Amino acid sequence: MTPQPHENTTDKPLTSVMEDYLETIFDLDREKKAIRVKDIAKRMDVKMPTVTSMLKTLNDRGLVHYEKYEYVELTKDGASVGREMHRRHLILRKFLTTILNIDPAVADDEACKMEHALSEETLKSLTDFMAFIQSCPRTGQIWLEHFETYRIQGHVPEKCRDRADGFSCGFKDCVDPAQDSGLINKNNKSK
Amino acid sequence: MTPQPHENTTDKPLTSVMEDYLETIFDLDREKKAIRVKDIAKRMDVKMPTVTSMLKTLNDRGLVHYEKYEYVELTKDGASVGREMHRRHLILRKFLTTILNIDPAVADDEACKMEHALSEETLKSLTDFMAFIQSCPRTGQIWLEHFETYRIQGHVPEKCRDRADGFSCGFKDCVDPAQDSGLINKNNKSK
DNA sequence: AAAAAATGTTTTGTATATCTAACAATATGA
DNA sequence: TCATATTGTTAGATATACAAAACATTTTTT
Repeated sequence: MTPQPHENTTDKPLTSVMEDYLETIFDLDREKKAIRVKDIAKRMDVKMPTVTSMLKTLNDRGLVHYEKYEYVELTKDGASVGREMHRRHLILRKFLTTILNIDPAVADDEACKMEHALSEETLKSLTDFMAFIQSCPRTGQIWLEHFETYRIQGHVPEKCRDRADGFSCGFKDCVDPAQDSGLINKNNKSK
Repeated sequence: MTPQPHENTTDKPLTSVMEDYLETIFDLDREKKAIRVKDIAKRMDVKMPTVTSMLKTLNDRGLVHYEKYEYVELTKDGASVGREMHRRHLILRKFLTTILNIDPAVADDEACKMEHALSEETLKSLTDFMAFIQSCPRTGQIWLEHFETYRIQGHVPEKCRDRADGFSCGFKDCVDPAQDSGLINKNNKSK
């Protein structure tokens, strides 16, 4: 059978710009009843024609439902990409703000760029690391060995038990996209 | 006075692709007596015409000396950008491999993408963090407060003294571009 | 319901970064 | 040295992501 007119749920990988649009639309979806071209343009810091053009592309690739002059909706696939980018954003933002103590607006900006750069494995390792930090006392090499043990075995060594203290919430809870936690800089793009 | 024919040491910011080329040329410069278009193409995983074209751009922007069929040389400005990208690469690679225990080839790949995303401030915070890890015992919130103290005061709290152990070299030494430390994956680009 | 304002689209153009195919120069080696 | 192989360049094409200007639709206001 020959290709259908709009069967372009293309297998080509998404560009990082497309991922950014999907994340923005995903975020707007949770904030507004209807998503407008103007809102996307503002959040992404681009002009409206750029958005229109991208929406056509995303529509052709089966990531959004878009008909001209009508509101935008994510498809299942599009929402899944948007949610994943949102999740990555929260993890990286958490690391930057909580561990490195970076200003939240800067952290949002840099998280937004990094979220396309890291593999799922690295993200996993980073979240494990953040979780470990709150649950295990340590020093030098021995501590990194404990971190390794934790990652392999899924729990801290016996020595470390009953030592967690002083955190208002676990890192893993904080990066769960299910409960959103108000980003400061909503822009997906640096100036 | 009117603009000169080639005075394009443009003030526009460099693209991250340009930064990648400069880093690659900087690296090749330390490895080979002469830098060839073919070498750059191989390292960047692009075709030779792409390199030729980029070299023209970089030449016009005063970042390399390039005349057709002749060897490539970095200008002072170009070398300074290349060295900076190299430095960033080493810092990020160190974090990924030493702290997160990421496979070195993957770490090179991801460091290469991240090096364009982070501000100098964030990089500084990250290196401070790595240095702190080797020099201070800690647990939970108190430990992060110690990290903060360290960043502000430039040294660890008294309690932490005489506790550093088991590292073959300090992080700060390891990310000094002056002494290179053999990257595994020399490619500047992911496949 | 008109007029005015806001929003969205089309058209056309630009910049960047890449490629292939064809051609040109340089280097090698018989 | 000259034929061949290697390396490098030019020309022309493509894809992506953006913008400005002009035009179209929808919404709001009077």
